Amino acid sequence: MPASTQPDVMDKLVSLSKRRGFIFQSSEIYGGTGSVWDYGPLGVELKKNLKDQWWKSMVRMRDDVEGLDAAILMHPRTWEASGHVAGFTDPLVDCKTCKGRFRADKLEDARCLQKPSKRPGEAEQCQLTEPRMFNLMFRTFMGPVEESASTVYLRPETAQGIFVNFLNVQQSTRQKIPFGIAQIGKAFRNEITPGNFIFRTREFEQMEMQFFVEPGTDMTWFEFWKAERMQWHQSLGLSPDRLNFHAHAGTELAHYARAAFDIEFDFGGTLGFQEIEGIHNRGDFDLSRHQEFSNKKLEYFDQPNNKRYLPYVIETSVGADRTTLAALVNAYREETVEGEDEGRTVLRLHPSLAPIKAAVFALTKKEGMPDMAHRIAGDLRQHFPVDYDETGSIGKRYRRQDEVGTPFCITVDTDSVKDGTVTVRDRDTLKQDRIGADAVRGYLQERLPG
RNA sequence: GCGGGAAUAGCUCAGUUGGUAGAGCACAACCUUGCCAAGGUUGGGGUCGCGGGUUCGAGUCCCGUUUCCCGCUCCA
Repeated sequence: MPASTQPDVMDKLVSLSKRRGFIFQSSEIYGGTGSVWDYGPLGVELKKNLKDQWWKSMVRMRDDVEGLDAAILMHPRTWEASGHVAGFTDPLVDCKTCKGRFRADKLEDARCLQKPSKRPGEAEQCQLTEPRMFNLMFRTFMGPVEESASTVYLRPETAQGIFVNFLNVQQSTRQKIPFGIAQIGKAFRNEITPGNFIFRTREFEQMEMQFFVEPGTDMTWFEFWKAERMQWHQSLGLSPDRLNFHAHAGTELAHYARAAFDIEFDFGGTLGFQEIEGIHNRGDFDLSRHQEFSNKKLEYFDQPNNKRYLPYVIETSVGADRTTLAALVNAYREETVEGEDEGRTVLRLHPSLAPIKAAVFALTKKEGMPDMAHRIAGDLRQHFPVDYDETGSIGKRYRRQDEVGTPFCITVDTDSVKDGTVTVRDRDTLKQDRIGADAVRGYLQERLPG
């Protein structure tokens, strides 16, 4: 998929994110920590809104999906069963001649030998370093003694917490197949090359749902979830022409996967289309491996038909950070307002994602306007995040809110104090409504989904 | 890890042959205005990424180091 021709807004988002408090570099005062980011006051609201929307549509609104919050630290055998201990460890060698890096176990077909020399005329010869092991899992020790017997890993994916709890959840909820288990949580990978702001980080958050089905019905469910997940992204305002399915061909398939599709989002600039969610048909790989490594039966008992089987799993796995970034990129606009000299920067975030739902302004600090505005803000704050501002010109305050994606601004003026009406201004249409102060809450609740 | 580039105010950046740090925007206070970034006055902010070295003197030159960006590699 070619990179899009849209201007790269990533740099502007990095700077806006810091200036307005969406995202900060981790441990910045110490020079920053590689590829780790902190969510500031507005960022934590945005990401939380995104996770809440996912949880609501995936767990609360479905009777066939149950929630779970498994621990980050798991029994080390988990990762032997999952294939991560073997598959996540690569012996790597570097070539001092061509500056390439290769997996030592695949040297026979190392592309290094086929590359033209950087200095024409010289004989091509690779000078390889000794192999070094590179494990993508973070390792630490359980308990005070740092010995290999106590090695544990920070989970490189959240899915295994669901698989090992499959029967616990099924039996405690009396769910019947097909049903799913969903969870949101942190995962950690020692990526060789992180980067692109919060797109690829070493600590990240996943929103995963594993759907357990009877073998033979798996491809039908696979198609169902593919469509469902694409629709979800669009329901949060991601533009359909920036979304795309990418099918994994045979050689691209992960060790566990029978079929795999990515949902990609067009981040623009040099990034272009990149994965924000994966939908995988994992078959019975995980459950059979855990059954083998744990010596515990993980079969599902189908009572009406009196048969036992290992279910197949359809996995949907969304990157919470990547999707937050997608929402920001998707929302970012620089616009010219009719009749104004200065343009505005506006985040056209879906109202359900906006960190601040409404801002309340006192037109001036005189004649009781701040008091009235404070009262309105105080009432609205009981229901959703609200900002109050009384400094600078009214236009400037609108711009401040536009920049962080606030859908509505409410202004109290001299007439408000007399007749109890206020102006409500819409971020997207710039349309203004004059309504009673008492009606503001209802007005906003009608227009703010979720 | 390798190669190349970069790091100065919250943001974007200037800073001459080495001579005690600047602009615009942003921010705070006040005046003025009063529904889309207006104007004025004043102010707060930087041990110039960090650590050494050369020098009478280093943002500037040298060495090391950290972080970021672009390639290579990897990306379950």
